[in-house]
Amino acid sequence: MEEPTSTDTPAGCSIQASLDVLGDRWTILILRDSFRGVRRFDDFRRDLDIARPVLTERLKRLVDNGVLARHLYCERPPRYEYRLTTRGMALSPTLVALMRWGDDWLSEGAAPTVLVHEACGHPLDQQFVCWECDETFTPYDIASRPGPGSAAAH
Amino acid sequence: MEEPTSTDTPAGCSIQASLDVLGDRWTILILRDSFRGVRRFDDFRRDLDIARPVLTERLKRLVDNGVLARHLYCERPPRYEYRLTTRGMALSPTLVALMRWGDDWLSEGAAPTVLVHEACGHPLDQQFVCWECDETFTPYDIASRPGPGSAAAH
DNA sequence: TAGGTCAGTTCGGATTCTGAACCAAGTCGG
DNA sequence: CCGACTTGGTTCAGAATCCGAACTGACCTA
Repeated sequence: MEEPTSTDTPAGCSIQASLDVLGDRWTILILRDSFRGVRRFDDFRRDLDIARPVLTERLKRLVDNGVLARHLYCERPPRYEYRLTTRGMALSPTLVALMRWGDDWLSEGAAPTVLVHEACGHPLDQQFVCWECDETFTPYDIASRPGPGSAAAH
Repeated sequence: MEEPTSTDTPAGCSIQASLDVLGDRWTILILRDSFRGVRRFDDFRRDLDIARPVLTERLKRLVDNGVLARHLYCERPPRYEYRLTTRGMALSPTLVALMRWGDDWLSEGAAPTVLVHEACGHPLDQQFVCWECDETFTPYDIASRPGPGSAAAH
């Protein structure tokens, strides 16, 4: 509790930065669809039942931020599809965590979708890992401390 | 509309359910603060620089959804503080994932905060784990399939 | 008594979302 | 060639939100 009250720990700045990109509910739902393989404007629109201008704006933002990339998939009438980039794929743990929380704490009954380890087909788990101790652990065993990029510059 | 058009995997229903609770950027920032130990109305307000009515509404929603709980911490002028419940604590992996993505892909330079394994002080990692194979793996090794709660009931 | 803290509520204006209509470029059937 | 259809948008007005500023109200402290 002895934290330096208002040292303005930028502890969440990375979260804030992430939210500047992901920000709102539609964006996250678009990404969910992306992970499910949806790539085209109209497929997003139909699946999400999202207003066109909003979809346009969100896709543009995701492309601008390098989360999705616009690929030409048809020459003659130029048509583009939106695919996850490496940066976008890196959001997988976030989406998985969100989905699992919904499964565990909000769903009435069983989970609608199960994620499995592709190699063996068994359900996967998501864990915190310490490579030093070589063990997994829970949220209760986490501590935080200012990193190299903190406001130590002061 | 006639939804059964596509495969109609409700894969994201859990994500959607989660978003119904977390929904917008303020809610997530409030939770970030909660994990950092912030509990009181005015502390949230000052730290986030959020409009009061919005904070009121968001806190109420989080309490209604059992993510935060309202605890009386002062009798005489009745004052409440907002604490994470077990359900709220369970959001830790989501917040951590979001923070790490920001660290890894958005931050210029080093991460402002490092999460460590409390027991040993070494940085932690977040991984997908298969307890059958007893190994950790990446997003590329994930597959999904309809779970017991899928639309099979229809 | 005056001033301060904490946790709100009320209110009007500024954003943002939304659906409906329109546009453009190309394809297909006849 | 004509008209209908598809895909991926844009424009626009009205509705729903969000927000900051000001106010309230219960209490404490000097």
